[in-house]
Amino acid sequence: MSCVVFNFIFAENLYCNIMETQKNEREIFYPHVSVDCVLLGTNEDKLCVLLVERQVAGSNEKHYKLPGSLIYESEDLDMAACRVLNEATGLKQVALKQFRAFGSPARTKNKEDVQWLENASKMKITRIVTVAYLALCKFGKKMTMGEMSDTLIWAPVNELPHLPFDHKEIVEAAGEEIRRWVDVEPGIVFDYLPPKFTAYQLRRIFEIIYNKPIDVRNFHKKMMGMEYVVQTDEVETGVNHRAARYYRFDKVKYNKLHSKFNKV
Amino acid sequence: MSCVVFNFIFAENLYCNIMETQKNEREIFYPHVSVDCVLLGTNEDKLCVLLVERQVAGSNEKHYKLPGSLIYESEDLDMAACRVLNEATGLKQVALKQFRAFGSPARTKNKEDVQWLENASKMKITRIVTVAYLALCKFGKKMTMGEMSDTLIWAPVNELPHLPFDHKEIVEAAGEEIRRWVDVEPGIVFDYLPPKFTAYQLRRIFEIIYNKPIDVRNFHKKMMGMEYVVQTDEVETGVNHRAARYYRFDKVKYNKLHSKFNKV
DNA sequence: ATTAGATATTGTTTCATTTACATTATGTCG
DNA sequence: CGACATAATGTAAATGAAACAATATCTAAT
Repeated sequence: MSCVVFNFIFAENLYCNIMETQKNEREIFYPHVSVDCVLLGTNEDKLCVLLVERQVAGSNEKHYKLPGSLIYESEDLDMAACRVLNEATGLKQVALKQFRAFGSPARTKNKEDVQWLENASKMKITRIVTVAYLALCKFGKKMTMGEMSDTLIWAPVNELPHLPFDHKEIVEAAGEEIRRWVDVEPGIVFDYLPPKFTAYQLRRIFEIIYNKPIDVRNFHKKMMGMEYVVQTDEVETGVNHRAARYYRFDKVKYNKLHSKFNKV
Repeated sequence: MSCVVFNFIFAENLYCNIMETQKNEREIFYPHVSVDCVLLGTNEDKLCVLLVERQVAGSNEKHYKLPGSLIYESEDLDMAACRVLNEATGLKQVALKQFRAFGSPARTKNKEDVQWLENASKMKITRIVTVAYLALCKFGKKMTMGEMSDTLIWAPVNELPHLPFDHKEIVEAAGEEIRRWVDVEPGIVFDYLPPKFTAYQLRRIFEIIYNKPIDVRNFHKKMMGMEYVVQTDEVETGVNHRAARYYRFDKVKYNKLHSKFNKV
């Protein structure tokens, strides 16, 4: 089911660059370290990412970026990512996973981006190494605006507005990462669904994440094989056709099955 | 075949800590950023990691650590990892892959470790965020000692000596990561083998990486299915039993097949 | 020359998983 | 009650994974 590409490099490719590095460039410096969160959600037919509005001096267009922040002295990377997400959205219970560090010096090559960040942070910025996190939540979940009170939008990952730094690359990497994540931890998809959901809804989530159609009957069989997806007695109401049955996610069962599976 | 656990967290678990953070601790600071390389190799029956000796003042025991370095201003993370590996071992052609950032403030909680690093780097160290890389090479490959001229040892990953910081945790994470990597990029295992190898050798590599026995006949079938593993006319010599056939890895064929596979 | 010893090589069956594919069921609405 | 909209469901074929043992080829010892 998964068909992914890992990123790897051969030292040889970079060897020339290393040799060309001047000794005097080999000085220790103090980069900033930040975390950025790619919060993914699914609307009816697209994978979307949550972006926060940023104010750009002298521009009345809207500008957006990933929620992110420099890390604080007392927090580790995971905590920083949780904080960022909480400050931006008010959300607390969000599945969150570190997936890659981005640290190219070229990240700060765009002067506008750097200027904006220096204004926002009141600091001289030369270079930032950022650790990217992937997070999932139900699309359109009511956000109780965190302390940042930024304006939020959901943007389809395939139709991103202009983003600063390498945020676009980060979102793309996240789009690949989520498939790997779902492969090993399928339970996370239920973060995208309400407590009661139909087979159709669950199938759509998989279709959107894997970006390909899934056969209805085969999917139904597979779903029936998931012991942690349990039937309820309720059905859809207010639809002008046969009502679909509601199912729910049994987290306890899932954790039992899954911890067993993982430990074998 | 793969049976792995991804690391993820729920923000809720950390929320209390966030709330307890004092405002005055929320100050920006300047952590150092380093890369550490976990270079894995296989001897006859164990997965081993390359460690470099480090001098600890006032101790005549031998101390080891992962090859690593603070990053330089002009290099990105990948380049830094290549440089570290090259300086430590002289190797150039090594498959290398970033796999996780480690950034807990607790990394520098051990005073001895910090003191050693401050002596070695001539800098005041408060906190280091490190980006860990996984690399593969043939065990015992002749290392033309890089500029560091450190003394190197191969240590079985299950029998590590004491290591500074969280290097032990990093090695353990690398041990899991390599299986994921091999799952999607099986070609990397040939970095562990000489140009001509027997079916037995190839099978042993997989057994060691996955840490479980593999059926001889099933493996042979699977190997025959790998078009990029091609028979040669040569056989083992100097053995007192039926000589095994030598095979070789056809990298060109592999790349063709694999890029096709990945793009579908 | 024959045999014992060592490891290499190879095929079949079973089982589980994946894929492809179309009809019947149940509700609303006019 | 007929049109229509979507829900629910089973079967057969193909593919992939796992279990399992006998024969082949070489060396060395007699």
